[in-house]
Amino acid sequence: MKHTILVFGGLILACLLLFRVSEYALVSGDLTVEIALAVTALLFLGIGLYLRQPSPLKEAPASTVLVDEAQLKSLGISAREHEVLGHIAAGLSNREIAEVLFLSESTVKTHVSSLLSKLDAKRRTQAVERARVMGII
Amino acid sequence: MKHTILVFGGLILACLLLFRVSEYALVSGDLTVEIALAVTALLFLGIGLYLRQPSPLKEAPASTVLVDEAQLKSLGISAREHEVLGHIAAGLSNREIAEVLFLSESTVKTHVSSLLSKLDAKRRTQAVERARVMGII
DNA sequence: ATAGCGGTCATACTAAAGTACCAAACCTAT
DNA sequence: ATAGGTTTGGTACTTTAGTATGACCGCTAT
Repeated sequence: MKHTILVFGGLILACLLLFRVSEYALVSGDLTVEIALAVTALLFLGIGLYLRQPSPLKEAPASTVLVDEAQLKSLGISAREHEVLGHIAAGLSNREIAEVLFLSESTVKTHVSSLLSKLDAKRRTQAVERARVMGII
Repeated sequence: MKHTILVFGGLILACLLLFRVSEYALVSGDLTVEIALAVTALLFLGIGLYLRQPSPLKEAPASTVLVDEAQLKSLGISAREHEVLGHIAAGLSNREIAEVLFLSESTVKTHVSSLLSKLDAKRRTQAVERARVMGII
């Protein structure tokens, strides 16, 4: 949010400056059009570069959260299963997950098996990879 | 590589076009300096935006590769082990890794065991998580 | 209220992963 | 050429993961 405001504020300022300078250049006549164009080109090239920079930091998390909910529903993954999936990705064993979630290892195995079939994976490592690709981690 | 060439080629072309147009505009006199400046601004703004777009695809791997090498050496992880690590992260079983790399399952197990101790992990899932945090994937 | 779903747990089994220990072939640098 | 690390492979074993099946409880929508 703050970044967007900064960027557009900067753009507006840059435009104003640009036309002021061009006016001055024409009146005084000590600046050729080529130089003005070159400066403009460099200026806006820099602005474009700066604009792009943080955009991945903004789009990535947003898309992740969105894909999260949508994908989970479309795959029929329950909240509990998603919780287990997170612990699998963290590298915990079934027994450790059971201890963390106050469950029996049997229950964890049930959830894991269910997850594997829903994610169309044969191993927990594959499930983690698929989930990561889908953005549900 | 190809992308870099395209980008710089495009930049050079844009510069040439820019000066040609400015020449023509001055000679014919039917274009105001402001319009030329505006066009230039837009053009290079677009170029800047385009330039930045694939840069995360180029910088991110670059930084990853840097951390890669450093971390791998400090942990004593060999090239072959790193290769196996990648396949583990992709969700392959030991047997599948063996088939892909034309090895016996025994050898893969040896590499995996070595990886686990070097990454201070108890399970392959944990090894993947640690490797991911360290940026060696 | 009853059928269905999510969550829990158990048993019994097979498959995969991981450990320990050993050993040979191959580079590479001294 | 010889020491050391890497890569490869084996056997034998324990542990963990995963499957299959059945069962019970609680909630909820029809």
